Amino acid sequence: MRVLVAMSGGVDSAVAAARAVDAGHEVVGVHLALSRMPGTLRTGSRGCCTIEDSRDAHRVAGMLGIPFYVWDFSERFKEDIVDDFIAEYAAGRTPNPCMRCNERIKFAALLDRALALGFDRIATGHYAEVIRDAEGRPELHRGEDLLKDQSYVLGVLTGDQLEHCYFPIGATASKAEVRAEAAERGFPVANKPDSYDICFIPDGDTKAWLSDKISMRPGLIKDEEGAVLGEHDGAMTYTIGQRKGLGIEKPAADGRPRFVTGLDPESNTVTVGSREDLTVHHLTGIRTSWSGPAPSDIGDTAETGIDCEVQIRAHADPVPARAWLGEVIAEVPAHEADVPAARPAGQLLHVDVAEALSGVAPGQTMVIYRGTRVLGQATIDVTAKDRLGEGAIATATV
RNA sequence: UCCGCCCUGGUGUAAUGGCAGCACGCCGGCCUUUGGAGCCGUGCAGUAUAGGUUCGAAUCCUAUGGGCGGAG
Repeated sequence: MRVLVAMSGGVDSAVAAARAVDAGHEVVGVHLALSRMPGTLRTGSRGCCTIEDSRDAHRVAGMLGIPFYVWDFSERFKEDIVDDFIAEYAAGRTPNPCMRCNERIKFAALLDRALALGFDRIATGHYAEVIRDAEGRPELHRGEDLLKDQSYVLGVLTGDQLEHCYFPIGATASKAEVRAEAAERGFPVANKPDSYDICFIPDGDTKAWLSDKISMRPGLIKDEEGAVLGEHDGAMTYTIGQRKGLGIEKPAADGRPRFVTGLDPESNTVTVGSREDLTVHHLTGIRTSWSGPAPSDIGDTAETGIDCEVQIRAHADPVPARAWLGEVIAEVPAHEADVPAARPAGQLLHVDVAEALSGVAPGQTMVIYRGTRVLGQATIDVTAKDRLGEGAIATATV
């Protein structure tokens, strides 16, 4: 097969490329330039898309003897990821730009160009597996190393996209093995640190980065009863579940930490409460997508939903859940028409969970699993304290 | 003006004559392809002020300043 390997400059995609070559494929390496001003990206191996990362990827491609290109996706990246990120925060939500990038850039813009150029697959260094079912259709499964499993961030991929995905290191037992293999192959990136934080925010200070891109107005911080506890300088930079940086003078009467439990862009109010005030048992998602065909047995009531597990962060424990379909939102509701990045169209996904979830922010992604398999995902839009369904949720996992 | 009670890190408190401790906060580290969370740290930071008693004072005494309540 003709394989285009997306080489971030890290150890994982380097080994992925090497394995694709070893497997006998015709391999071309490509590094994505995502910023028009690379100097503004973070350096020191913290991200996936700095100048150094590009050079590292180039060196590895050279060692493998494969063609290597740098493709400029900075325009798409700015429109689809950075601008969306800003608009989401301005609307009081908390976006996940890495998943957005997978959805719109790596497995969309990049994939489209690869297919147009005659490639059969794009390969990446993700820890996840594509397994074919009896009919030969692709299923997305967790990576073998559950500590490094990255199936969550690939939950946005549809069956059509998975059809062309190739994850050469997904079945590797541990990251240590990948690093050891990189060292054996003499790759200079063998000991490069894992990437973390948002790649387009140079110093990792999201609040400061946002502050000159969205209008910041001082407002009040209140407790669950409405008593004023302090002030903030812009509600939109906070997120549900946040504990640090609240700047409240007095500790709570019970001496326990306080967390952001709500933020309202209209009244510009941040609400704080206890850890218990953060717990939810129901999620409503929007922009639902399926990792392949939608489950045939999913209904539109809690009783006719499917038993599954839901995961609300990249490395959170999956929680037993019941998922069912809701209405289809065709257009932006009138009352939200003037809100930036108002709720997008799509089918609602309702999820009741067997165990309380904590710190769940609208805008984040819930990924639905059954065992190791990713079923689909939705963007969290609303959360609720109590379940909607009556019955117990099956807690046995596959 | 008089009487009584009170004053300990940024905040809330513990220690009633014997090593000023705890919590929240802040800072740093770990973890992490998102936000957060979580975990770790001999990390930061305090006895309102001035005297006195005592081997030793946050603690007892005196004065001053500040706060609260009551007679006015």
